[in-house]
Amino acid sequence: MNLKQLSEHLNLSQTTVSRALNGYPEVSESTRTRVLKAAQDLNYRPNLRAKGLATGRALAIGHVIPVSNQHEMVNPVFGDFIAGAGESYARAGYDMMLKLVPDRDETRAYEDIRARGTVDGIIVHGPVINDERIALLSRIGLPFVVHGRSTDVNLPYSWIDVNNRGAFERGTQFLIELGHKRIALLNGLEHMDFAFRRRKGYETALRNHGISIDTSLMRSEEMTEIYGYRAAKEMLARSQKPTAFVCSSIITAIGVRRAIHEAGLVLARDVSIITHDDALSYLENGDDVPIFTALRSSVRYAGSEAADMLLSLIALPQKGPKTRLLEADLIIGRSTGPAAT
Amino acid sequence: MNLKQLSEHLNLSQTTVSRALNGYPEVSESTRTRVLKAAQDLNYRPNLRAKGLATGRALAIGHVIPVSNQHEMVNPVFGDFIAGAGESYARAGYDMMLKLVPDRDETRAYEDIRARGTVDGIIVHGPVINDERIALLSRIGLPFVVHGRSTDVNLPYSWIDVNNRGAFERGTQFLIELGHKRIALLNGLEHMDFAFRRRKGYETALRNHGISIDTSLMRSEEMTEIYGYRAAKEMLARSQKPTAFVCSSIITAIGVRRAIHEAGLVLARDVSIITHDDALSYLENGDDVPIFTALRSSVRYAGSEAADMLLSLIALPQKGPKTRLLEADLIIGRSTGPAAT
DNA sequence: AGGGTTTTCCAAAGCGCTTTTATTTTTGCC
DNA sequence: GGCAAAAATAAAAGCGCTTTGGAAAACCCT
Repeated sequence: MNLKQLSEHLNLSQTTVSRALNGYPEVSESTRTRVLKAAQDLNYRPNLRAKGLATGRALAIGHVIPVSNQHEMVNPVFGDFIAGAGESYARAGYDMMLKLVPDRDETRAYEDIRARGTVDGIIVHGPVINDERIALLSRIGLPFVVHGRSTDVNLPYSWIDVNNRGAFERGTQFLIELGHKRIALLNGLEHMDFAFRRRKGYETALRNHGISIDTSLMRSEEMTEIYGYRAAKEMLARSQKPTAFVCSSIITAIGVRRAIHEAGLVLARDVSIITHDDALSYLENGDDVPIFTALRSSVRYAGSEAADMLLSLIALPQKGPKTRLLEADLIIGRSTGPAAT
Repeated sequence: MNLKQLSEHLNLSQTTVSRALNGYPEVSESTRTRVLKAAQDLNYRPNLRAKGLATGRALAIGHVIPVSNQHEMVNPVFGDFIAGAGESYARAGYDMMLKLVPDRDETRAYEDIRARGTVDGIIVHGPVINDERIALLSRIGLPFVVHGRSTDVNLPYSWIDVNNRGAFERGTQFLIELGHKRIALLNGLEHMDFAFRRRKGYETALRNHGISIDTSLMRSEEMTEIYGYRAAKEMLARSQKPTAFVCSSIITAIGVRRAIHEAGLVLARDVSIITHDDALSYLENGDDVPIFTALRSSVRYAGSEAADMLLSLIALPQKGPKTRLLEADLIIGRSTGPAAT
């Protein structure tokens, strides 16, 4: 069932039917209801490809996931972000396109996306420091919203981000106020902008309290469980072991917890953990009492907001760029306590 | 830069240029190279919408994720599956569309997808027992591959699945052979087909060894950490506590481990855990020595294979339906030991 | 050289929709 | 009742590509 058939069935022109369907005013109410009813009854749905070709809009948003060759990891945060964004798209009648792009031919990939015309805008994931994609996208004129920010990029662009620096400063300070002095940081990969900012926050808190920065207590890796485990195991074997860990992800924190147990130590009493918590649906941080003291910020919410932002940007480009800084909540759980003396 | 402009630039007709670009034989080698070179130089890329409209193919695959209203969870497995599939699509020049569909209006959604014409086929996620989507999709004639199977559906259809039943039978038997008798099952939601099959496998093993099935040791919930923790905590508080747990997910297993620690018990010595392991990139099950004894099956590989299967099905529909049963590997880790006497 | 093939290229139609422009019908007013 | 204006509908062009049905050019025989 296509427009032509529908219009023949109704004894109307395609024009009139199209207008009736799309809510244009130059069609009488009586025919409009008649058309709507027929469309409903005959189960008519416009072909989006044709519609897109005619209107120049694709009614789809692209999500570009950089896939680095060294790090095959799929960011676990991704599923929840997409879920949030998906809700927004569904409401707006937009489709979501996913594109995994090996980071070596990113430039090509974005130009490709632009030329293929399958999306009206894109969400940029995983920005790094001085991310060149931002300049590229501005240049080729494809609307976009960055999930995160990019330090050292001075162009104006739209983004939504958590206050990573503030959160980690606050979390570290929380530990310091509990009397901790040797505080380890198990960060994500620090060429990633979020991780870079988290380190800055951590360092700021230490500096503010006159604690010297000890690089032997700092790690930067992909945020897996095994990473947390190994790093903590190694650090806890030292004579001058850290009394607290700041983790970039609950998954890493779980690894740290494993190492703590294995070393015969007790969480919160002997060693504290504070972690960032993306509020992932399958990794709920406890129930009433959180397992981990955490800096919580729902990545699902961020996804939904990012999508809404992009959609409004596409509708009214002149209103951009837009930015939005979300604050993480510090929630006290059972993984922190006063520093062991 | 579109076809028309390119052809004018080359002083050729659109026909010839199109044919040269798409590898049709009725064009001389010399003009072909000339066209290819110009396309390259001028950075020409065909508009996919137009191409799709003309050919009737969308060059895109849809992934439909059912979003139940009660369970807001995003399956953590999803990211890795998508990553695997994405690789296959990238190779074939296909795009990937994601669609989150609330399960109440699924029928509508699939018809919609069909009519909108934005995809050439779909991957069905999260099949339940007697999944009605299979009949629906067969009826509307949209090529599809199910990730998993659906018990009680008798139509022929294409699927790729892990031998869940076999895996859980084997895992349970492994525990029995270690002397365990009170073996708990922390399963996923059992209206989901995979979970149903896992229970069958578990029950078969018990039955084969004359162990009676104790429903008080069986749970069926969404596979979160907190679920594993709560269930294990409750069961370990009994006088007749289980000596081993069979878990449907590493995440749940982590929750069980937490409960074991908290109860002052020692993993593998006092209580054993065996778990299914989807080989998620961010939840690696240890390194040389696996943390958990597990039934491992890479969901990423499944994603890639599912995508390839669907693509070949689209190319040659008469070759279908295809099916593929993957076997899970039993890997021995540090979470199992002989039953405490 | 001339007729038949084969090769190479092209004009035009068509994919299903929107939108511009044109035409017909209805309405409002004196 | 008649005319202009407004409302309703229609015809046709266009979005960027593929593909059908020819036509022109090149090639191959005898």
